Amino acid sequence: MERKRSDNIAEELEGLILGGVFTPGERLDEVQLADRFAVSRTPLREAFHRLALSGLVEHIPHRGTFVRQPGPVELIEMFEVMAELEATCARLAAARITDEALDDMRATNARCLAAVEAADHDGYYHENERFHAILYRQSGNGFLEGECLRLHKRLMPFRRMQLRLRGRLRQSMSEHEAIVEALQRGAADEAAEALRAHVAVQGEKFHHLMAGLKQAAE
Amino acid sequence: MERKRSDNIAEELEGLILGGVFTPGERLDEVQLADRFAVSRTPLREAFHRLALSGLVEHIPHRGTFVRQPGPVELIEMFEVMAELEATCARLAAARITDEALDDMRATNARCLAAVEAADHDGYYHENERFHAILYRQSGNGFLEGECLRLHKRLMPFRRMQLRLRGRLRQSMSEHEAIVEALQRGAADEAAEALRAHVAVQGEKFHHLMAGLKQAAE
DNA sequence: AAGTGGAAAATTGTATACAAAATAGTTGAC
DNA sequence: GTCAACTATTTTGTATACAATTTTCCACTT
Repeated sequence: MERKRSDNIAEELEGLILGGVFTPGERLDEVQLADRFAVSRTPLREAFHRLALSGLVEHIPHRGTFVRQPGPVELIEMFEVMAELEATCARLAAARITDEALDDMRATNARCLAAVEAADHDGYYHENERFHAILYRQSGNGFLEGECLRLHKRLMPFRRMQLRLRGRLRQSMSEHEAIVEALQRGAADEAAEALRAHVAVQGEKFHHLMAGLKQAAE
Repeated sequence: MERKRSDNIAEELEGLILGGVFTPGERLDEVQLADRFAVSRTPLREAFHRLALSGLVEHIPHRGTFVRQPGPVELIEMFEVMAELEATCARLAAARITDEALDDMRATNARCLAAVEAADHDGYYHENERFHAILYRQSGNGFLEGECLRLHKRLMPFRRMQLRLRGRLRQSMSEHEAIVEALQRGAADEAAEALRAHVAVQGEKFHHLMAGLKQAAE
């Protein structure tokens, strides 16, 4: 294993946690991981702090660093907040959005649709992310944009899970089109409501998915 | 100077930054501060990470850690987001709030008013914080509550500044009463709008305050 | 004279050694 | 036999030494 930097370590650890190698609540052993990555404990602690910033792990003084995979309840709550934040973006963007951005959203949407046709999940995911990123930017509120990106990233693995649900992709696409349409008309409340519903439904779908998995495990 | 722990160092640094000892954009010299606190660089770096978590400083790899006091524009943006988050709390709380919590809010409000009468700024500030904390809790969304507390804390010094504005305290009190009243009736949209306005006005007041200070400095 | 190259200084990142704290395990008393 | 206290072990927190990177400054070339 090649020599790592703390940046890479944080990234790799993120992958391991999201990949399910470390179970939620598990303590991340510093010496063990230091040995695994062939580095000392110091950069590992740095990496832990970075993961704590994105909320993936929790550090308790004199106790250790623990995997903080959110449970179903907290996840629903996070989707609820995400829905509100995106709705706010939409409300603000409806008044401020530029024609260029509207065109960009339409183009992104088109590429998104193409990805759906080609069953290209990664492509869909990428374009979908771009669609939302444009919306955040067009809110005109840089702080709001940052908070949205942060939460969006944190929900990333859970959004990804539900892409497998049949028919969800196409439904999501038509929702995107309705959003663009409302933004173009400058209908703030309508756009906000469309976004709220668009994100909220993801939380619900996820809930169903989780319930299904739980049932299957029993 | 006594021996410090990284927790205390983070706290003390926070005070120094908020107290204006370190100017925004300034680089925090590790060796210099390590010498000042009579500790090594290691716990200082830990403290930096903690401050980065609350957004007070920014760490740039191989460049250093910089004071990240937000400018007027970002501050307005933050108040805008805070207003939306609190409005969401209100909307959710309107349906879920318990009678005990309503009584608690009224009692807190009463103590708040007493503090105003006694010109007890610290007391007012404390009770006001409690008022909002109850609201966050009553949203029933633990994640939302956490995000609100985080942002509220970050805006703390700026809220505090505007308490000096004449008449603002009493106005704020009557807004609180209107909020409680709307919550009691279960009027979600009304409560949300009341909160949004209540917080947004703080952002505006702050804006005026900053403009005044800037003018006075010229 | 201005711009580029490189060497030296300053500063951040990492490794190792040591200290402090928490947990676990064991012995003793009741 | 159970609970409590003490010791031993494990684990986190800190100090110091060293490596790597960035920046600065000076010399040299065009």
